Amino acid sequence: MKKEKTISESEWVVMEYLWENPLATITEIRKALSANGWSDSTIKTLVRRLVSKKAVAINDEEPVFRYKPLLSKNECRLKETKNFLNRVYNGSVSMLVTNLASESNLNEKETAELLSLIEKMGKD
Amino acid sequence: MKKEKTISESEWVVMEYLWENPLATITEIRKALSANGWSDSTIKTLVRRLVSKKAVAINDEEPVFRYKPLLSKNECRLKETKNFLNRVYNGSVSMLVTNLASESNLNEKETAELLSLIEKMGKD
DNA sequence: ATTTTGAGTTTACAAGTGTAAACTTTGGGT
DNA sequence: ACCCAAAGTTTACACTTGTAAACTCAAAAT
Repeated sequence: MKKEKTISESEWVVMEYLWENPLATITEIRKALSANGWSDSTIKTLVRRLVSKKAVAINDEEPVFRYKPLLSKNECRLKETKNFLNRVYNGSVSMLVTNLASESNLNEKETAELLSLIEKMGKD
Repeated sequence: MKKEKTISESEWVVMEYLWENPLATITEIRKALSANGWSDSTIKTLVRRLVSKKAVAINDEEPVFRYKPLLSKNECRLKETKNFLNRVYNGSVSMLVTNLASESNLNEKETAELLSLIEKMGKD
């Protein structure tokens, strides 16, 4: 029953930046993210919330604070992916991929190959 | 700039039921979903919200109301999938699948095949 | 020294969600 | 004809999210 704080959509954008630039200062974060149309305050709030969610740590080795992700992009992606798969595809990778494939233009043979590979993944 | 109401996680569970049982009555919905530990009221609220989001329609051909999904499972899945892909994988199907593959036990050859297929999907 | 400025903190506020009680109406049972 | 349970409606309330202003300090600029 762990409460597992989740990273919201906007917060995710901040994380993306921090994954690319660990130990960034706020000024840096602000510069980079204000392009998203966010105000100064908004960015500060997002960072603060990430810190309180323990997704980001503060490195206060003077004189400026630097922010560092505590969760790797990969682990976050996997977690999101699992949630998503369970929620939308009943946990079934093959259903997901089938759906993606049908949206594109694979022919039957290719789709079949794809599915057989997916099956090998053993993840359903 | 359409507001595009989204279907929340709990609401999704109701939709799943309605996709399987279109034109269900509330009693039916209640019976089926109370297993999730939801109270009567909760289920009614979820259905009501889905109606106001125009995801579900009411069929009031007496004597009981029947609820019918207005959005297909497939279109909802695709929409969710797109959101998810953009949010977490920058819209890249191949990154998603690579990630899934690395979590399972495909060997290099298989992974390569998988990727070439994914590339053919051109959705990356 | 005095002012400006940016970093960090506190407070705000509406919309959406999870969860549900309370109230109202009405068809079916007795 | 009268009551009850279930359907439908209103109200509630805390938490999260998106978005941001306001306030406090200390450092930098003049």
